[in-house]
Amino acid sequence: MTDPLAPAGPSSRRPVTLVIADDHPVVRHGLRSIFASSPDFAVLGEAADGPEAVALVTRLDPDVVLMDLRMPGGGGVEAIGELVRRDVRTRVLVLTTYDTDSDTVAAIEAGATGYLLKDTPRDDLFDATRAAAEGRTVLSPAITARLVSRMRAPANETLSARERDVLRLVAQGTSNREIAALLFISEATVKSHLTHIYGKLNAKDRAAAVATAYDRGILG
Amino acid sequence: MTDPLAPAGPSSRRPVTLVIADDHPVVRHGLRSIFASSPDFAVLGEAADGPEAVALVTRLDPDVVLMDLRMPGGGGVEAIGELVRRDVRTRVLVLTTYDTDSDTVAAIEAGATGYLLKDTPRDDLFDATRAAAEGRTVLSPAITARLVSRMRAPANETLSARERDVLRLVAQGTSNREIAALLFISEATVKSHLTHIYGKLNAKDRAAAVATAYDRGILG
DNA sequence: GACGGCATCAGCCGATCGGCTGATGCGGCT
DNA sequence: AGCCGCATCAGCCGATCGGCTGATGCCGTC
Repeated sequence: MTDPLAPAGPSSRRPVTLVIADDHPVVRHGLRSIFASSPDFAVLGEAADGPEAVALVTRLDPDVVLMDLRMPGGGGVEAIGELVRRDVRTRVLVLTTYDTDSDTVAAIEAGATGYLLKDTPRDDLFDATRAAAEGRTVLSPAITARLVSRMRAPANETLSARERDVLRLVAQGTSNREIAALLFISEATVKSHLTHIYGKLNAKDRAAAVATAYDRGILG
Repeated sequence: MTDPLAPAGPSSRRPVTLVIADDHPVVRHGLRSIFASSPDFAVLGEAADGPEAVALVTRLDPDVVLMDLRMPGGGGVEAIGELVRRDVRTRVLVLTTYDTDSDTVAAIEAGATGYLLKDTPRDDLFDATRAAAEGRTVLSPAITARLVSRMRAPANETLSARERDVLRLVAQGTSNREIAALLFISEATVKSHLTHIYGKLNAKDRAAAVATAYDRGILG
């Protein structure tokens, strides 16, 4: 994993330019000071939310933007999508505390080049950032493991929008009949959706479905 | 508790000494560099988990330990309890990303002097740390608001250990009869526990109970 | 144009749930 | 001694759920 003899040309190449996007001042300071300790990187700027990050990246044109996923006022996923839409050359490296399935999948699908957890050690962070700058995909070991196990277990299907609607109401204690009324469909349809949800989430009943939905980040 | 030799005052000349306990290297760096920017503070050391934090605090005797709650290998709450048991004079200032009810309450009950979220701005962090060093309780505005609203709403009762046992099984899709068998009690007792759970969590059925339990940090 | 996923609906039936009205024993607090 | 929370148990009953089988229309893909 950590190769001290890795051919990392410190002064040979131009430093990797960065923008940091995180709503936590503590984390921004931490990342800045970590990258300041190496001549291979140059932090061009910091943003505290999604829109700010998009504006900054567009203006500064960094090699990589380190982006937190959960930020107030337009989350990270929307920002990633916007950057992709603008077709910037900057690579997005998601760096977050959370590792729920929905976050991970959403970020990768939106176009992130990598996904790291904040407990990543300094050197691994350097490696990953360099890799991201070159367009290589990097994932935290924990994330990789879960995605792989996810692929292996077909129990990992995605809920449709309608199924999520139903599940959200179920989590509020709404009965099938009430759900039917609220969604303007018949009770039979609600039951049908629920049967599909149980199958997809591998849950035995509505309580278990709600629980695994929370575990996977679908709810809450 | 009090150092007889310290000319303690609201703005004493001696810097406030700190130990940082967080499993995220990024956060440790961030806090260190933030506090390094002010002459009012001196960071004595860093720990990456609970036991390490306890050892370091015992050895270095800082004024304040900034502690993350969720750490591998012995979480922050246990560490706080251990520090209190050892009767150290060091104040514990919890600094975490999460603000679930159970975390907050557990930390305060364990003996934390303050509870801040990591999105706290630099200056507020300084103020809070100084306050904690003097033994004053400090809470993030968001935390305070929730605790207050919690007090006002009597809907905030605590589940008993047995009730949590039942609820945990319910979240796994276990039927009442199965729960009874697993816990060596009768089905009637399970139903009784559930009725109490519904009342305490203000939930209509088991699905809603599981959902609010997740929301309040009782599960997951 | 066939295929598959999604959303919609129907009826039947046994299993399960949740509400109701109780009761007992234990332990802690006042 | 009295009160209260907790855990334990009982029976009854209507409401709800979940499984099963099967059907239709829409839409996007191959």
